[in-house]
Amino acid sequence: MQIENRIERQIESLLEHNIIRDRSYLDDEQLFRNEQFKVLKAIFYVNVRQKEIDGLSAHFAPIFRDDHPIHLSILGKTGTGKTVTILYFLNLIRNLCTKKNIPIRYIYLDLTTPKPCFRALNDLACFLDASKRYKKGISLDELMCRIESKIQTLQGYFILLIDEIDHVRRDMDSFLKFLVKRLPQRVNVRLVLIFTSNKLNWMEAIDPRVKSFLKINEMVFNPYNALDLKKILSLRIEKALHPGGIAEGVVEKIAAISSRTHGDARKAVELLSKSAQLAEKEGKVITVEIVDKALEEIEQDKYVAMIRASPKQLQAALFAIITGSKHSTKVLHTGDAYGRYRSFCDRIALRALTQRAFSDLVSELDMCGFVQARLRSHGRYGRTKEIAVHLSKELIKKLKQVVLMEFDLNPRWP
DNA sequence: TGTCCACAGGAAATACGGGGGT
DNA sequence: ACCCCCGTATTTCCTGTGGACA
Repeated sequence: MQIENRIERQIESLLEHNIIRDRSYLDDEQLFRNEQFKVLKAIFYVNVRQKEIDGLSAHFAPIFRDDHPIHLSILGKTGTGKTVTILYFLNLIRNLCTKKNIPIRYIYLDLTTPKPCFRALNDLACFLDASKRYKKGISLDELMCRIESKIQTLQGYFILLIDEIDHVRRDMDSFLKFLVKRLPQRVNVRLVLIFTSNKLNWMEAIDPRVKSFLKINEMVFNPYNALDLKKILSLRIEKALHPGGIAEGVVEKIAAISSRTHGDARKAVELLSKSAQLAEKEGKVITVEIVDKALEEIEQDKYVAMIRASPKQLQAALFAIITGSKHSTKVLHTGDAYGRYRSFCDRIALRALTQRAFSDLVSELDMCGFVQARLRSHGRYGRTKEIAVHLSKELIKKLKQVVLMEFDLNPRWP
């Protein structure tokens, strides 16, 4: 009875302090492309990315003069809106062309997750309706021929947007060779390739013979500044939150933090989202203090996510180190750490690696920022790494739980 | 000054596993 | 179905090293 009352009251208070109106506007993944375009339109309307849009217009203007634009390479860090801007723009162009009766078709080839040449071409073929999805059994050449003959049936302009081109593993050269050299020679459509990458120098790695063939225009998307981010965030807030759910100066703060550290719009929205969640849980409006807390929590989540995604061995190594350095409050030497690691491995029936391999694990943990390992000599008493953990108490606790869960253990171990 | 500790970390060998070719 | 090849993970082997101590 009491419990029921309490739950009821809690739900009421949550509803009363409801801050989020539509969560999907805080999470890009959940937004339909149509909605995304609407949001974007609003963003471009307030002159964010104006320069880039102008650049794109200039690049594609030849289409309307019955001319052939050269290829385009778009560079810029993650979260600078490369993909979304260009997609929006292509959509516009297509509508415009339809109005003017210019045949045009564009395809978005998403390589966000790395794949080999075969997969990438297979994806392309699928979009073109030229072939089924194969895992193997069909030669690259066959695949290329099918794509060619399909494209052969098209008229006018064919725009191929390849997102994150540098994610083509292994045989990027044959992939590019096909697109840049072979394809244009064998089809009638005017092919325009658009590459996206966050590596400024991705072109340096490609075969010079292909490269010399590749007439390309480069375009750089710079990270957003605080002003742009503020505009972007304001639009999201308008859609996603109830009015009055956010305190004075919070938008400015999020924009300032984000522009200073990365200029990534996605991360800025993420910070906003986390703040809103926290505020709702505490039944308050979003304040600058809550933003700070959200920032910290996002930071912690990164560590947790990273260790979750890591191999078991690394998890075990981390566990051995964080439990080891805790009660002695001091640094841990490699030998001791390795001993702890071994006994932990025994306990969880994991095959323990050699000390040599363990040492590499420690280096990896160091690089990821879980621990600090510095080489120190104790003279006669040997040379060893001193491993220290500089993570907050809560985070250590969280990480321990995560690792133990990964190993299916109950959270009790000395 | 030489010794020697307790490892670091490079190189090569080996094990493993999956995908492609036939 | 089978084999081969290649990339990656791990082991084995090895040489190198800063400085306290005698």
